[in-house]
Amino acid sequence: MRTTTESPAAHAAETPTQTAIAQSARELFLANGYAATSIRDVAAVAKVDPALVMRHFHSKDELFVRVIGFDEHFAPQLDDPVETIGRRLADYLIAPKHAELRRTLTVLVRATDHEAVRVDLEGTMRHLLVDKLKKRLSGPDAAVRAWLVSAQLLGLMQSWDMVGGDGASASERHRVAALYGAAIQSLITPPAE
Amino acid sequence: MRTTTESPAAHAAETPTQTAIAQSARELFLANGYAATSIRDVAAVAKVDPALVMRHFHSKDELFVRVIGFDEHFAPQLDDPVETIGRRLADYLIAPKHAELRRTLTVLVRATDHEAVRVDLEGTMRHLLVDKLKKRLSGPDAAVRAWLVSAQLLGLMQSWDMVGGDGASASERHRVAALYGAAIQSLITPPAE
DNA sequence: TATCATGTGTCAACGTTGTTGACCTGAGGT
DNA sequence: ACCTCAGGTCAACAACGTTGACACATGATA
Repeated sequence: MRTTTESPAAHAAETPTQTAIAQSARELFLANGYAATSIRDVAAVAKVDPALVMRHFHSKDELFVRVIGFDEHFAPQLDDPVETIGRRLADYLIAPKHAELRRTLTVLVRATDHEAVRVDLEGTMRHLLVDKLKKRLSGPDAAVRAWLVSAQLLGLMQSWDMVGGDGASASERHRVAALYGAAIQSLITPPAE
Repeated sequence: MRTTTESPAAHAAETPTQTAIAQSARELFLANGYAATSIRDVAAVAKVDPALVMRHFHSKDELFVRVIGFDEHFAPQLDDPVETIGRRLADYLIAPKHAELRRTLTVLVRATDHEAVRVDLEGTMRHLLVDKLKKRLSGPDAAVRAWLVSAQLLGLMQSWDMVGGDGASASERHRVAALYGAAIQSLITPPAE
């Protein structure tokens, strides 16, 4: 999973062909998910031979992981007022303008049946969220608490459609953000023990 | 997904053949996950023709959903002291003795790329957890809060291995249960607003 | 200039997958 | 005796991820 660029699609493919494949792949994976997207589909959209997809990216897993990435979205939410990190994370993830990040995470989470995807998601969550969050936590069990925050976020993405999802009204979003934000915050600044 | 019996495997197949298929399928799905289990594998373990698996269960999705079920595990944890439901849910899910439920939920969550599985998991969570929990909640947004609790639980299962997982020590388990239990509880009895 | 290596692209095929339809039973009902 | 029908078998289908052999161009090396 890539973490340096921020453009949603291009993603550091070098030749135009690689770029075309990567764009088509990301498009189809985001729209239809991992299982419902075949390499032949990707090749067709990119107007390229299926075998060429394999030559550039080495397997479907690898293509997926290279193309479905998310970047430094979490970092700003981990900034200074530690007391509001939970709320800010929830707000960010729930905001309508971040639908693509939400979709990316959803697609990623749903593809975790494949080990390469699982490993990648784990690594990305670690160095984009957990490691950074850990440093901001005081009190005992900082590492575990940071991991549990990431569990909460993945759970929210996993269940997003069940809760009302992208069709929810602004006030519903607001309440979800407030509630889930508080639940996250309870791991970040645990009430007196 | 079945919800009436509690034996881990047999699962209300009527003929011995159906039982054998169901048992083999559950065994393999739990061990290897959805994608890595083929119908031919299941048929081989059950010593049966692959086409027969299709005749009895109608597709791989349906077989999976019928065989990877979990039952009334949550109900007792939703009992009376509302103030401790969060902790009890976390304790229950984390307990070593409930490794099979944990594995079931993990496998299920990881297979949600397939719509039939997603729909089934959603339905099961609703009528095993969300609907029952909702009734015990006072205050506003009971429905949303109940869904968010289920999101937290699924998130925990999704991330279980990242947190340390089944290899964690008793004291680590205890701390995870206390921390995540409190986070859940903050949705069940939200602190003064 | 001739040669060789390398990266890009093509094509046909492999083995496996989920799924289907035609067929064959054997038991029960009329 | 006949029909029905569920249980079970077999061979095949189309689609999938993946591979290997081949063709072509470019640029470096000799």
